[in-house]
Amino acid sequence: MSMDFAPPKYAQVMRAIQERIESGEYAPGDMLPSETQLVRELGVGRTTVVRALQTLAMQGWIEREHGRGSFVKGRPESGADRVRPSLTATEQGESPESLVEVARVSAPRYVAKLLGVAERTPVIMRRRAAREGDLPSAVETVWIPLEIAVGSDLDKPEPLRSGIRRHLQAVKHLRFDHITERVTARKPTKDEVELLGSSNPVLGVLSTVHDPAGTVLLAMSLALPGSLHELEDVYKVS
Amino acid sequence: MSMDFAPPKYAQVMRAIQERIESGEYAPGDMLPSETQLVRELGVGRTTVVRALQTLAMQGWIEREHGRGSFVKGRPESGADRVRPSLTATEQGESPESLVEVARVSAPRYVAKLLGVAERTPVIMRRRAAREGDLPSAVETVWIPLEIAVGSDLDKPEPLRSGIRRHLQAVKHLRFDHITERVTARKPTKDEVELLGSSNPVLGVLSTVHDPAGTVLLAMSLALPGSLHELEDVYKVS
DNA sequence: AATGGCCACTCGTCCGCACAAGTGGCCGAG
DNA sequence: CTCGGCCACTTGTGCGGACGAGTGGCCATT
Repeated sequence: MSMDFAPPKYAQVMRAIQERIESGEYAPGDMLPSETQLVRELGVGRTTVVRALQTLAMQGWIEREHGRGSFVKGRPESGADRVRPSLTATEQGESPESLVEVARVSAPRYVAKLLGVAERTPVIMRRRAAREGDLPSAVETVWIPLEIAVGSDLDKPEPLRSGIRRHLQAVKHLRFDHITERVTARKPTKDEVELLGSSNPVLGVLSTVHDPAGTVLLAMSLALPGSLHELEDVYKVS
Repeated sequence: MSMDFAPPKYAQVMRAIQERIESGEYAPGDMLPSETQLVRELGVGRTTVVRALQTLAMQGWIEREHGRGSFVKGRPESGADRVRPSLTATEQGESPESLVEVARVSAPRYVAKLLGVAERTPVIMRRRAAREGDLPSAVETVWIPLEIAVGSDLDKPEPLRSGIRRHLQAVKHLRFDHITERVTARKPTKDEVELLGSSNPVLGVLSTVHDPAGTVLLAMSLALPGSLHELEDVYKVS
């Protein structure tokens, strides 16, 4: 009784072609074998070959031209290699040295706006100074509504070794769904200058973390010194 | 002799289902009619229905569960609402007032690196000061390799009314495929201070524009005053 | 030499059919 | 009542065939 699963044939065909592209056997610009040739070569039906080719085209590996053939484009860029500073911040663990402050404060206007609550509503604030080697590399401030923080230890000055995301998932069963992020350039605040040891311009990132229903779970403010951080992004042009 | 084109049937099936989802006839969570029911109802083959449903699933409209059925998820979020400053810059037209300078210069190190040429290679530089109303809102500098610029009028100090992208497409048949972009925070250069009328921190955007083969067509450097610009982004969390 | 038609080749779409495999309810044996 | 098997339903995958339509080269006619 063998428990071996064979992936579907169309996926095998896709893999075969992807490997030939990555190995350089099929170079960008080359024409692929025609559908009927692949049918003969691989011993599958045309339906299967067509499905594989169309999926590859949708994923950006190849381009298909009616009446001419299918042509290699290369390994598609995922666009997922984009830097997402807010997500990183929620996943990084806190250490005793990096955790700067945990406090219950009344929400400043911009935080209240992000959280969708009234100004001066009490919230929990956690601030952390990330380090790269010896040097301070970023200041991350998280603001948590009381409803979310209650019973989660987030109001206690103990470092969260596993990061906020895992912590909220484990303790309160909250799932992160998406993050909205706004990046600008600004001067660091006085607090940030102290922690960073420099008053050079910073990338200011304001973000909110949402659950699947769209409810705001957290707000965040990051200060990333421009001399240390670059946000890279690759995108297709229509 | 009628010239009417009918879209392919699988696309018609997709449209029909999308409309029913948007009208609320099929609400999120609902089970769609089974494949065989849709076959009867719409008078097409199962192949067609399956292709439509699988494409809808790939686009995030529905979810399919083996042995259970297909279920409505709702209109998918595009994620394409992200701000792409470099793309905007290549599409914006130049006006006589905004165009600051066009010159043939030897490429500074960082530009040579972006373009993949030797330092001090001659290149064309075009600089533009974008305005929002009366106020200067950004400085955009484009660097064009001579091979690309030759015979394109890009080296002439005439404003490109239609933007660089359209111009290169029309005159030299060059197609933009993707853009890579690196954003950081920095102080504006002296030139930029003059044009912007302020020395507040700017978002510094360095980008390269590529054709489908990956060749670099242009390099760009943007200075976006932090007080005026925010780069917004929304992303899913795995 | 230029032109237009033919033809072989390509991909695009669609059909009907078949069988595998997952799910859940019904029902009879225990 | 409980459990296990059966069955009807679902989607997943695969085949072969058919016709349409776009492309480009060959070739005879002009």
